[in-house]
Amino acid sequence: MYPIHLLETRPQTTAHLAQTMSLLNMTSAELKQKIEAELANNPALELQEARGCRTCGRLLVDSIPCPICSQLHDPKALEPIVFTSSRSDYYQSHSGGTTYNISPDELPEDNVAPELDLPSFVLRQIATELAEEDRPIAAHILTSLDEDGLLRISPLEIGRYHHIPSDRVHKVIKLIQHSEPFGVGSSSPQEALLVQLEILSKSQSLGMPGHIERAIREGMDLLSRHHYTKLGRLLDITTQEAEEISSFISTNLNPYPARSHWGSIRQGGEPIPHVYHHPDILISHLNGSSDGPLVIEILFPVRGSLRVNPLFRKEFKNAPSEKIEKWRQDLEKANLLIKCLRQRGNTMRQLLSILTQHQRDFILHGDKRLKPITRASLAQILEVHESTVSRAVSGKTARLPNGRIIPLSKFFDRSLPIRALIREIVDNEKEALTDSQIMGMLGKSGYEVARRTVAKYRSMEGILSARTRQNMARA
DNA sequence: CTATGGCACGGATT
DNA sequence: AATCCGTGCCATAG
Repeated sequence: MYPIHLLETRPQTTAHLAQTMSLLNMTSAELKQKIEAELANNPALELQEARGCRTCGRLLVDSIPCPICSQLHDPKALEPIVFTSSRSDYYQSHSGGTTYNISPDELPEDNVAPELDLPSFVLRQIATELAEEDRPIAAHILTSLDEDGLLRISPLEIGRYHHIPSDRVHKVIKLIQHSEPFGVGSSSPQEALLVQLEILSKSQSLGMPGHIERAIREGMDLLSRHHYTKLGRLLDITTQEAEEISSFISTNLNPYPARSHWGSIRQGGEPIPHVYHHPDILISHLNGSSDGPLVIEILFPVRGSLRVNPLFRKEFKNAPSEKIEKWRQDLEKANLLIKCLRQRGNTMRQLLSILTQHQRDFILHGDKRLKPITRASLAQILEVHESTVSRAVSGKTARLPNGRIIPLSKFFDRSLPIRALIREIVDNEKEALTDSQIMGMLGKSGYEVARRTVAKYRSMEGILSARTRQNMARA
């Protein structure tokens, strides 16, 4: 078990508290901005170089066994990675503080491993298939991805830079496109969709609307503008078929690979457009086995590990007297930030460790298996104030092993399993059931809820009333 | 007359 | 202190 509190026992200053709280509140995207800003105007802060593991592509600072690839990551054996853009790293070095004493054999049931970002996430997947000499190319491509996970520069350019033919670049791109998030590294949303479609058609024989590939190839602009009638005419299919294609795409594919989808949220039957964005936490299976331990990765938005610049510390000793006060402040601020960041990481780790153990069934088997829990009770288990849990949860999102991105607050939604059950009941009903009848069935499954509540959940799920369902069935 | 949705209240949760 | 959520009551659509 991780220690609940840091070794630190001396009283915390108010500044410390204030900063810890605000950092905890931030999503990794916000954190990224914050850190970059601090880095830019505080000379005492430094970003330590990150290195990558040959086997799994992870970027490491400390020499510890990697919970993902089970290799011992010896820094000397690692190659420096040539990333130029500042993204994130894996292991914050906890100099003098906590280290992770996990050997591969004794991984805890649900193990929390820290931070990773898109480039390293992809690199890790392709590492084994990637030829040694192609590594710089992959690194080049991955660091050139834009916010959406698309590659906006041409392969030719990359080829010219590395003095290699562009079809070798294409080979690497193809490899990247076929790793998760699928389609990453494509040159356009269109290409991304095509790649995903291809992957999907291989893995599932699930019913796909016809002409979908042609729709993407030929009618991309109509598709994105929702002109279904025109699209239908172009492809010589009915408007309804065109709409089916569109809905299939929005539920199963993602034109911007780096922003995975939340799934469509519906309220009162009104479909709200999809919201895409980056998750803050990744939950995945260890070695891909679906009943093994879960690995939780907390994204840290900056590559490398943050530390006080040793040179700055040295120079500080003979600082010119007019600068000394300023420098002292910088140094203090840097130390504070690092300490607070570490604490944020600790809190998140502890929280997620408990939370994922508790909600393991939900993570693996979906909404129906969610075990209701409140933030308050979690706070009690962790022995922290409830507002701490609140801050840690608010605004954050997690990517589940099945690829879905959900807000962390969903873990606390006590209505979720009931709603899932209602959906199931309605899906399997022979005749349209009224809310009261559904209420009765829920009661038999152990959920005592009022009739009015059933109505509310039903509309949250976007299910029409019994009457309307009946009429729909007739028509 | 029945099933459903709107509004609002009060207790729980954050 | 502010917000969320389940529920009861009542009007109304079917």
